[in-house]
Amino acid sequence: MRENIYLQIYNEYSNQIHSGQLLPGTKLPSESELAEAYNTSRETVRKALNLLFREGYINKIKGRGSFVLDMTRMDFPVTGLISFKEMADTLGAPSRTLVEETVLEPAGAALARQLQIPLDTPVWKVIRAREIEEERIILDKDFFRSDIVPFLSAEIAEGSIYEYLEVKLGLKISYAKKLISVEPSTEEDHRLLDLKKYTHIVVVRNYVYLENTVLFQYTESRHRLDKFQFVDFARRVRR
Amino acid sequence: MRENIYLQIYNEYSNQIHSGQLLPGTKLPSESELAEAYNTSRETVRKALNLLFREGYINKIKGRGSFVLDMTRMDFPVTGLISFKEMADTLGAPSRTLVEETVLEPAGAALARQLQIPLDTPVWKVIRAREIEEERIILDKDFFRSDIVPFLSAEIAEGSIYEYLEVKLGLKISYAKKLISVEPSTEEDHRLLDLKKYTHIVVVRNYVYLENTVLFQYTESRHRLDKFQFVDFARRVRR
DNA sequence: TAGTGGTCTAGACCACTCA
DNA sequence: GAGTGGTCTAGACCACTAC
Repeated sequence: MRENIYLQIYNEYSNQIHSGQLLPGTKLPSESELAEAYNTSRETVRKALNLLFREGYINKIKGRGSFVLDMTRMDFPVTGLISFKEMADTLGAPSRTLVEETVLEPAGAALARQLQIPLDTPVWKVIRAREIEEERIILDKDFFRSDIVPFLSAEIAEGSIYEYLEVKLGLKISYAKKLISVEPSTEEDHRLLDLKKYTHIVVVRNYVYLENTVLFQYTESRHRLDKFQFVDFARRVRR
Repeated sequence: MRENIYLQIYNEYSNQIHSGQLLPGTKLPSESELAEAYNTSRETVRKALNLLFREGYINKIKGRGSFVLDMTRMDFPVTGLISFKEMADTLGAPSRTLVEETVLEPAGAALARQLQIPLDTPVWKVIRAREIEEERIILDKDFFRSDIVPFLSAEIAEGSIYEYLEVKLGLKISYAKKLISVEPSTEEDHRLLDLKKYTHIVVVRNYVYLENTVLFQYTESRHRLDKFQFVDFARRVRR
């Protein structure tokens, strides 16, 4: 059960940076020194450092060295949607997930198009409202192809669906595409959320693909305007 | 003036995929075959393929090979904000950039905090409204540290500021962080944009850092709700 | 000039997929 | 068992930074 060397180096440094043991501006040992210290080759060290670089932990400057970046200024997560759990944790506020619906039903026209499947193909539908501080502010509508996810339940939906898919079902998720826009709120939004006066809602459409490039999940995450936040971190790409 | 081998391979394949010469599902030659074809080593080929993989051009599956992904389903750009120019191009609609202001002025309290500089430090401010189909729908407010960007003008602001910074001034941009949220629209928004009835506006805050980790630019891009769109593409990370 | 990261090589062994 | 991508090695030369 030996871990890859480069992942080991990556994990050690990311943890140290994350925990504050390595302060921003600190210069890391040179690649040659690290190779010697970890008793490995320089290319393997570079693999680890490039991961740290891409994820925003360090900066690499030719001729100078690698330096720890200030991630506290970045307020985590470095990239992606502020998840429901993180938002609740940050606020230190009481939070709940309310499973409204978990049913297997034939896909309608709109959904069939989103999931790129024939009309009326059976699809698992999971609808959950997210509540923070007694207010329902996010509506998550998940749809799964039933030929790939044969079974779901309210119990699974209350926990982590992803752990179920990856660990229990062994599905290999390869990539996902998010599409963010703002749209007029629907009657359903008003029924299931505490929308207050807001006439519009932030819609995050998420398309999840397996390793074999099959689109198996479509998720619509609908956020009340005032509680929405998204963070994106990008390294400059040369070309 | 020899281009890196791995970038050459990357460019050839990304162009072929982009232009449709290589159809989705096509299997690329194996890494060993590519190494021989390009008269290089396998590790160099892998560098090119991993770039293609990270950018969503191909899928790599252990034991099977590398396959072209369907990027048309992703509607470009694969990631990031739909830029003003792309939006205009997609719509095939007439568009304009209206430079409202280009001045050097001392930073107020809010801006000094955003740029992490002392109060009243001189800062270049550029305000531009973006018009598509006769409607002003985006307000871009750019702020640059004047010790790093000593001069700006309305002429530069009308063209590409980034080309000016990178080519003319030789600034090395390292990374940027975006923060997206929705906020009540201000009096300035209403004055400079055609906001219609909308009471809220999508705010994209962009923090741009140089290679030496100095934050030198802060941009606020304010989008009318109904015209905003953001796309995010993410590979699944193992850990 | 010494030290750094960026590119590249020519091998090697492994884990996985598929016929 | 043949072929594939994933990891790793022990070198090499180069471009850039700093002193």
